[in-house]
Amino acid sequence: MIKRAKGVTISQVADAAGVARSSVSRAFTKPDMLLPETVDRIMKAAEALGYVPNHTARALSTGRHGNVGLIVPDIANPFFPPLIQAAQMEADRSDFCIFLGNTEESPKQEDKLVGRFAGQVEGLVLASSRLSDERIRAHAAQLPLVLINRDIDGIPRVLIDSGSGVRGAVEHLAKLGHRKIVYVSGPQTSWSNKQRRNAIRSAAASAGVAVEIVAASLPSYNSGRNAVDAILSTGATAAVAFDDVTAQGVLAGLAERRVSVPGDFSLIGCDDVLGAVTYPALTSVSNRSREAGRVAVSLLLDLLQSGAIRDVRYVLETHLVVRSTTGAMP
Amino acid sequence: MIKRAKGVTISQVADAAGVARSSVSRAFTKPDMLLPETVDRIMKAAEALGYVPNHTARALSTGRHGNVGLIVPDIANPFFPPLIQAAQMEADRSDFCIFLGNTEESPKQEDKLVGRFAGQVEGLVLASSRLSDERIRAHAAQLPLVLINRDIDGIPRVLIDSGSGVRGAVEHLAKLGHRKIVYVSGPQTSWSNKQRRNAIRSAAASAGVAVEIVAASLPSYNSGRNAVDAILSTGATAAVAFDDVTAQGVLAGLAERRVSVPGDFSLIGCDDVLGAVTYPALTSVSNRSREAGRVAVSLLLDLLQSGAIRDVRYVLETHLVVRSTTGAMP
DNA sequence: GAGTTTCATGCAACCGGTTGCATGTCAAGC
DNA sequence: GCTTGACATGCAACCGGTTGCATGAAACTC
Repeated sequence: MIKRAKGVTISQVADAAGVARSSVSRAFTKPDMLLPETVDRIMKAAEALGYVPNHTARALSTGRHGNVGLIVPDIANPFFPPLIQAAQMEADRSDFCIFLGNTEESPKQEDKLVGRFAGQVEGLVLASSRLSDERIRAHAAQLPLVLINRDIDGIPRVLIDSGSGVRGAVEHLAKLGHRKIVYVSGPQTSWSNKQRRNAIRSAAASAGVAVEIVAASLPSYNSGRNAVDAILSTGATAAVAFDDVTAQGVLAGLAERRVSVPGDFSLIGCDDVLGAVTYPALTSVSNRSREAGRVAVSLLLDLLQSGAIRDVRYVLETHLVVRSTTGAMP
Repeated sequence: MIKRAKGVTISQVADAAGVARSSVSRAFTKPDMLLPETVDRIMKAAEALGYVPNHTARALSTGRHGNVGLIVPDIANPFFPPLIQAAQMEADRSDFCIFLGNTEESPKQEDKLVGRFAGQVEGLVLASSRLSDERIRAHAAQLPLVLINRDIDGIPRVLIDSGSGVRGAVEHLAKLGHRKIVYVSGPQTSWSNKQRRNAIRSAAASAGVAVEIVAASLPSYNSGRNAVDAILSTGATAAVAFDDVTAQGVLAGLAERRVSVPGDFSLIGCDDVLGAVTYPALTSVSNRSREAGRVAVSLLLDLLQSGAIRDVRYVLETHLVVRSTTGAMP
């Protein structure tokens, strides 16, 4: 059984230093209002007693608790950890703490979390929110909000434009001589999936390349692997997958069928979350989720400081990262 | 520019309902102390005004803020997201929120985070802490602490015993006829690495299998890949790697050298974080990080409720998950 | 019908800080 | 030498809840 140190309060420090409570408070928050020697005396007393300002009490009187919330649909999705990490580092720079929420892809859970967080954070970042526009607007009326990968007028947002990178991917394949490619699609309801599919179609049209869509409902290794027969039966010589995990599944499926990559077939992923850890190393579209996290938090903190809400729409372009799964048409 | 709803306070609700502030408070916290019709009237008034209890104020007077902290060394390490997710779900069940901290593997950062969190959480879970025993003990004196994968007497802890699974791995290899194996080691300072190395040595000794250690200082894809020459030069026919990521690197290195797996060489990972996404699917030792997260939080909440600190040592056994990277000795 | 119990509600202190304003001191200004 | 101003510090109200105790009315007892 370990004893717990009970809280030392500002009053005890004040008594010990022979000053008023307000002076102790000022010694910590506005030291230049006091004589240096007074500050010194207070600090010594505080040190001796092991005083630590009570965050909660401070928050109550100032209304600022130095926390921001970050809500993501699925921490286990490799897209998010870098985003979270970057958000945290950015928050840290301004001495803010991050409340993390995981919604399990459920709008209901997301709503609940927003409500729960609302009281204890100064602002919120919603990454890839699964909520309806109305719910998001409603929440935005309650507290400062910044969105990632969600495009709602009037609410500050950071968007990762995978379109630019996907266009690069198509052009890259066209240059290598491919005349027919497949897009292995992701979830029908996903904003990113729509964005990518449209970008592929338009880029392919201008490059004179034929496109066929093969659906892999869920973005997972298995659905990629299962899609391989459908992909090969189109007669295409290259594919772009909705994300890296799907691409990895396709890669495995191709290997099982002794289709050599990039010799017989070229493959490109999206999000670049696997780094170079597939074999062969996967050519992919960069995702910039790290920057999205950083920018979103920085935007939010700006917002909190200025008090005003500007209608910011911050777009992050992506590009193709060429590795070893793309080659000339066989 | 969006208008923000300014806080509705308990006093406003009290006025509206024609009762005292204390009654409003009780209507929300101890409704059976009041007449049902009074509660009703108060609730209606609260609803009409859009009153939401102020979490901070409540925390100040009760000393309970309903938050627990979780600190991990690296969110991006696939070992942790499931742990975090499970911790969050468990906290959620008791209406607690999780503060997430990421230390970037730095003890200094970890110390800082603990300090920052201390004021706003009721307790803390430290997963794979990089702090010294002394620092951990010091923090434990300040607030309730539960450790994951750190074995310190007197502090409640949840340990994942990879030893059991690793022993299973060695026995599996022995049964397949392998007479000499390699352990591709992880960070020298890691508790898990020590545990795994020792388990391999003792299991190999009892199975009559020779072991050689090849160091891969960092647990990463690249260090695994770079270790392949050293592994092959030992003449061993199988290897166990410190973790799955390292194993994945080894797998890639073997593929580059045209060593067929499992035909010519057998490989086993640890932590089972890659699921079956390598090709061939990786045989690995289960990790149970999800359970560790759940149990740690549940332990912490128990602790908070009971007030007493028991010296709990919760050990999670692991086992071998056989997939396709292990086969009979060539 | 007076005395006692029960119980819903109100009063006021408290949690631990912050902050506008008042006060007191001391030095500069005339 | 008295006024004025600058400035360090104290006083007390406030942030928005919670809670022990007091109060008073209704219900029950004899």
